[in-house]
Amino acid sequence: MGDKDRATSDPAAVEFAGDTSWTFAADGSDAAYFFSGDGERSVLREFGWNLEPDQLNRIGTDDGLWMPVQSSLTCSIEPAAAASSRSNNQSVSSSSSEDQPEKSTVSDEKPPEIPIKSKKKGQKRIRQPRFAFMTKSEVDHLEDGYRWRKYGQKAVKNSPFPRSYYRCTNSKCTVKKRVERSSEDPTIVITTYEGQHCHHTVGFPRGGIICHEAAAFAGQLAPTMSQFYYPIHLPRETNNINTLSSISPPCQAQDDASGGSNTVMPADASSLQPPTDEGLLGDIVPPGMRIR
DNA sequence: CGATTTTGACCGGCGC
DNA sequence: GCGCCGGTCAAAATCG
Repeated sequence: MGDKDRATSDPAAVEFAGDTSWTFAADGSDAAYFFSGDGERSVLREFGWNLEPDQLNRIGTDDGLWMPVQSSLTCSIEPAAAASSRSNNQSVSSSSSEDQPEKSTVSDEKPPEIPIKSKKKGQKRIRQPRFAFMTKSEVDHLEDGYRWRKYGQKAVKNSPFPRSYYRCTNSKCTVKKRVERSSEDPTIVITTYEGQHCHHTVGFPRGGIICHEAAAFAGQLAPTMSQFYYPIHLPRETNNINTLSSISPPCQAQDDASGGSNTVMPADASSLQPPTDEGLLGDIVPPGMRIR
């Protein structure tokens, strides 16, 4: 029952360990970023994420305190086009069936404004851009300012830890996220966001700053990513962490060797445009999000 | 009592 | 074509 998740809601102490290295990996393994040390900030700035070193190493807690952490956080991003063009590679998230058919006839009363939802037979669904963060944390669920409802949990192959599926409780919002623990390093929580929120965060006063940073990140990183991210290819069974640890240094727009062209984001490019209004912000939350 | 979680079943994509 | 696996649904259970 809710006990398990509720347990994670405790404002438990958030412990981060490790260095300050950051990893950007395309969710799905088509591309990834990997940077650390001095370079990280410049790269982050490149993505419109102007965090000072101080900020990079802080994380909020429920008690309202900002506690310094030795963060070892990883972000992954998968532009929509890349996501939709990928067929069988995976990293942070997996699956060949990332296509979430969200059966057209069911539950979500959302009109098919969004291509994803209106997938029809024989029509390849275009997936929303996804952003994945690896966070070294003891708790699974990271508070990001939005309310989420769990709609599924699955055992992950080759991993003792299950993967949980959440969707935003806002009926008009189609954003989903997956939360799982790394099988190799149980202290690492992998959170993958998919889609963009179409509403404000719900009560998250103290996290405002971080939220906006996240917003900037969400809005600007994605499109920028198209020019920078580089692909890595992994066997289907490849473990997420392996994926992230095996990525190479950043390079300029490189096409997906599997035939896709990650750098081109046709139909979905629009969805990656930076929000023009704060209300649309907060697509994702950067590493620094609060632990619920 | 409404909201949320749990959990088994189902569906669809992909590899063999 | 078949089996595997990820993702989602939906009824039941649980919580506040």
